[in-house]
Amino acid sequence: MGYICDFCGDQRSMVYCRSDAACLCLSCDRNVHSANALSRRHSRTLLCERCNAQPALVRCSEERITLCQNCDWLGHGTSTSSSTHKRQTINCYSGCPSAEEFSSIWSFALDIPSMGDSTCAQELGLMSINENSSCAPESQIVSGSAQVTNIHGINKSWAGASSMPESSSEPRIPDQSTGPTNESLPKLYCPSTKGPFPCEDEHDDLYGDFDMDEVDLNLENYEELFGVALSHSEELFENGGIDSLFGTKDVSAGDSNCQGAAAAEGSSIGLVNTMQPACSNAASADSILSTKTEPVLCFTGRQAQSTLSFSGVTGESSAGDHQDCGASSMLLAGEPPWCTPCTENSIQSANRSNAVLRYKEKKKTRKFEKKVRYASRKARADVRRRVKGRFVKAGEAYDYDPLSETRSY
DNA sequence: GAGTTGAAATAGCCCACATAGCCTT
DNA sequence: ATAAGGCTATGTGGGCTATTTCAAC
Repeated sequence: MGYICDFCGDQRSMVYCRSDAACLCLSCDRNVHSANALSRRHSRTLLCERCNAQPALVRCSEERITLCQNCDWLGHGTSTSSSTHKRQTINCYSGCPSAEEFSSIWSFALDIPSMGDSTCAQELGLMSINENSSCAPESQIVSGSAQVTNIHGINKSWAGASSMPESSSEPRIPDQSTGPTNESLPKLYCPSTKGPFPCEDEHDDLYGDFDMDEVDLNLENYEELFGVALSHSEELFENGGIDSLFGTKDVSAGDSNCQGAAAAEGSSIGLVNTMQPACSNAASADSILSTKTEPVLCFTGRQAQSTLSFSGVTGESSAGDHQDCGASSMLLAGEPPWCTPCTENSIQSANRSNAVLRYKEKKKTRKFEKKVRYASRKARADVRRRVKGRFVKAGEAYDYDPLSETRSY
C-alpha cells in the first residue's frame, strides 16, 4: 500500500478499498469496482493524505487534508494549536459515484489537491454513472448513524489529552445530518443483515447503517461459531470466543494502524457488543494497553464510518487477513457507546475487572487447537520421518521416526 | 525514568507427499 | 453427458530460526 495505485502502479492512489486492501487511483477504482456486482459493493473511502497507507476518516478543513485515524490523532490529538481544527468525517462509499455524487458525499472533494487537478478532475468526470452501464445502479454511502458521539471523545478517554472542540451545537458531520434527500445522491446503505442484538429496535438506530455486505459470516449462526452467546459479551470475554473464531494476531496498542481504531471502533461493533468509554473503567484501558495479543476484528471506521468489514471472514479465516485495523478484545466487552462516559458504577467496574483478570488468565493458558481437516494427511504426517523437523524423502536418512523414534544414523 | 541485556515466549517457515479438486480430452 | 487422466494446490507436524516481549539490572 502506498503512494502509487496498487492496480496500475502509475497514478497516485487516492482511494482505499478495504475489501481489496488496496490503494487505488480514481480511474482504477472505477474500473475495478465496476467489474461485477460484488466488487461494486466494496466500501471505499479516501486515502489518508499524510501516511498514504490508511483509509481516511476525517478531513481537516483547516489544513485541507484527509487523515486516517492515527494521523488525525497524531496531528490533532495532542497539539493544542491544531486540536481546535474543524474536522469533517469522511463517509465510505460503494458503487460508482459520479463526480457530482462525490462532491455531494464530500463537500470538500474538489478541495483535495489531487482531486482538483486536471487529471483527477477528469477522472472524476469520467466516473459519472451511466444508467445503462455495468456500474451499480446506485452508489452507497456506507456510514453509521452512531456518529452522533464525538469521535474524539473516546480518544480523550484513552489519552486524556484531546482538546478537540466539542460543540453540541456544531454537528461535526454536517453533510450527513441532512440525510440523503437528494435522489441523485448515493443512497445510504441499508443493511439486510442485522446483528443479533437482543433489542434490535434499539440498536437499529445506532447500528442500522452497518455495512454488512461483506460479511461472509452468517450471523444467524454466529453463536454456533463462537460457541457462546455473544450477547453476553463478558462471557465471550472469558471464553475468548473471538480469539477462537478468528485466531489472534499481535497488535500492539501503539500500532499505528490500530491505536486509535481500537478505541473508537467499539462503537461500531454491533456484532459483539460494544465498548465502554475507557475512562469509566480503568481495567478496560489497562486491558487494551497491556494486552499484547489481540483478536483482530476489522471493524472499519469510527462512529461515522461504521463499515463493519468482515471481508473474507470464515470460520477458518486468519486474523492476519485483516491488516488495516484491529479491535481489542476489550471492545467486545462493555457497555454500549450510549452509556454515559465516566459514570461510576463500582459493581460493574468490579465485575469487569474480575472478568478482565479471568480473561487474562484464560488467555495465558489457552491453546488454540488446530482443526485437522484431513485426518488421512495427519495420519501420514504423524508417521512421516523427519530431519530436524522437516519431512524427508522416503528412503533418505532421517533423524526422527515417529513410529520407532529411532535414528537412521 | 531511561537504557541495556538476557531469557522466555511466540510466530512463521521448511520439508515430502497423498489427496482434493479442477481442467482437458 | 459422463468417465478417465493429467495437473496443481493444499495440508499435515516437528524442529529450527527470527522476532517480540518482559523482567532484571
